[in-house]
Amino acid sequence: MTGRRPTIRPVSSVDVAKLAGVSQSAVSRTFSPDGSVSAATREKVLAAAAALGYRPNRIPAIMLSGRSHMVGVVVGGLDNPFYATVLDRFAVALREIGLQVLLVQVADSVALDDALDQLAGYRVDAAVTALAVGTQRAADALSALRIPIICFNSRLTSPWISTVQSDNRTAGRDAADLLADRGVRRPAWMAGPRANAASQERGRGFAERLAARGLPSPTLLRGDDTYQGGQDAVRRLLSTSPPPDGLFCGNDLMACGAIDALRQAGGLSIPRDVRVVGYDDIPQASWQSYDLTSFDQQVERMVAATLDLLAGALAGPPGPTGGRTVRIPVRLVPRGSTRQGG
Amino acid sequence: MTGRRPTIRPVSSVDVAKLAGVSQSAVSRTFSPDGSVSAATREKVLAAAAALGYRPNRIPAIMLSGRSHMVGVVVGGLDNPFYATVLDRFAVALREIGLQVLLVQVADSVALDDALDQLAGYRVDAAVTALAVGTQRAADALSALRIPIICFNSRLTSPWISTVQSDNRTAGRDAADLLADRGVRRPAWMAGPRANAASQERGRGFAERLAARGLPSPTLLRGDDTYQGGQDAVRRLLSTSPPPDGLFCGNDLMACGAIDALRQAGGLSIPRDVRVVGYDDIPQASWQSYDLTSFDQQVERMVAATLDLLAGALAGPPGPTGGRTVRIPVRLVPRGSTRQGG
DNA sequence: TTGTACGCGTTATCAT
DNA sequence: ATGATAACGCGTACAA
Repeated sequence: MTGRRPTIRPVSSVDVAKLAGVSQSAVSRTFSPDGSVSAATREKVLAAAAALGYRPNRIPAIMLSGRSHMVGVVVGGLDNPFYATVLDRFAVALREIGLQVLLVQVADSVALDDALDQLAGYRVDAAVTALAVGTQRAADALSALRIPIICFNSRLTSPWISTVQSDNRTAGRDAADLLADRGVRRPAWMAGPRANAASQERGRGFAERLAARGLPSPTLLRGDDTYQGGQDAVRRLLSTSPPPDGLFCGNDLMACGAIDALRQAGGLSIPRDVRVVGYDDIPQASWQSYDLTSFDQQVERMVAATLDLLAGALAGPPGPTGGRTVRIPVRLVPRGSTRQGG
Repeated sequence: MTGRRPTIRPVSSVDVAKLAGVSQSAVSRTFSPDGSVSAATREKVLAAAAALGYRPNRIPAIMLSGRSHMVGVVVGGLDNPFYATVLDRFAVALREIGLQVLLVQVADSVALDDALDQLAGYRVDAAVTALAVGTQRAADALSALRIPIICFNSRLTSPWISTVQSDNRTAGRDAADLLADRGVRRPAWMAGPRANAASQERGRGFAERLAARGLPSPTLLRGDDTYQGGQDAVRRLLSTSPPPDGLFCGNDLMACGAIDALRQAGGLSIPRDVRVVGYDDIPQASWQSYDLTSFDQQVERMVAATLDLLAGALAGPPGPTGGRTVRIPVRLVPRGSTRQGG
């Protein structure tokens, strides 16, 4: 015999069949969307199932169909409210189309391989990643799963990987225009980590539009996408240089840290002395103490686009269907931190 | 024949065995932690597996062992950074002990039943819930899964449910002591939704200690656990009554909203005019604009306790092992919002 | 409409 | 140490 627990066993369709006096197939058909059973049989089966507390087991169906209806969702750093929101929306949207979320939190890239092995073992049909940091190594590891991968705001590429991203470059340009319109003369740019491709694009769009407007290249502040990093970067800058009069930050967390440091360490007023623009439009951006102008990435639309790609990849036969990129426009959300004549 | 995809098929152990010229059992043993194979055989198997890109499939093992090594994690509202952090820690901790996270986001209680049916179908070994709101209905639905459930900071009970919670009542008392020590005369309490049992406990502890210290009953403000709710509640209060000089909030989100409203709508200063205490110690509590005194629930310890309960329940034979409650002490984190002589 | 039989990919047992 | 085999619970083709 196999070494299974001889004690209790979950109720199976065989048990129900026995009690209902029908075949196991009849039970299966009763619980299948398009199974044809007579009303009488269905009645008996449902009664027996209820009596035993039977719950259809979806595991065997995975073996038969080769589809688990599970999607691996790989996240890193839910400390950022933006990613928490993204995960929230994904969980809802995926379940609505009958897909389960197998969550993988990846702190460091060492953990990634392990985590992906486990995903592979559970035969997830596809994977979605919202990794803030996208290295080639991560792309390779993900592609090795040989399942469709959708990257969220991260520029990994491979035949298996498609990408959905906000229009980072255009947003950077819009930020430059906004600050220029407000009369900014000494712009600064607070970048995220070098590996954050989205952040890089934002900075590039910002710099090129500033140049087009005849403004100097922005002072570079290096942050790490966290509140503390934003604060530290500003303090470092203030200790050696005069403050900028306009600051674009790679994300809202850093922007909030920057604002607090500008006020406290620099004794500066927002927006009178410094105009600040962030990115992500996290809930805290609208909190009155920050009242931060930001870019809404329109998560709902990004999630919808991701599901489209996912559905497309899962509809056809297995095989690499990646390489596509969908770019979603961002929406500028003007607030007090760039108010005219503050 | 069964109606499976006749096109491509994931590589199975049989394929590897064929290529390696060994039996399928040898392949299985090679990939099993305690399978005994000769070095020569292992070599051949690993080579063949690498050549074919074989990944062991864990699905059949679920059928044989009756254990999926998946845990359903039920969350509601990742908008609250506290719950985002909790989920983050769970994902890491569960994977460390070899358990997968099947994530279920439950917005309304209608969705709960559907979601739980799906969890049941995937035969999760156990479930963890961090539902902010715990109704008897939710408890019943969860218990119907007939698997061990651990409730996080929510007072659901049943033979299948055990609970891990922070010491809400004591924290409420400590908040009262702190405010009393600061000379507060007109205390107020901002509660969460009525269904939030944890919040109720905090308020009860607060009120009873205030009474013991000879202070009046706190003015009740009704919030909804969100920033906006906190703000609205304060605005409503200020429009009809003089402001309190000490405010304890059911969570930090409401406290941040309250602080902004006190400052902006009331023109009040924190802590000079009003001392404020929150709960959860979310990252935003330490942001300089709020500098909010709060209670750290020690998530790491709560998660550890949850995993202990989980491991205990999964170690023995299946059966109801619930009914236990673990209470974790909280840690007061004093900050500027209750500073002496602000 | 209903029942029988088979197979999904793996692990555990048994015999070699 | 290794190979053959049964079994897990379900969906489906086929026969009735």
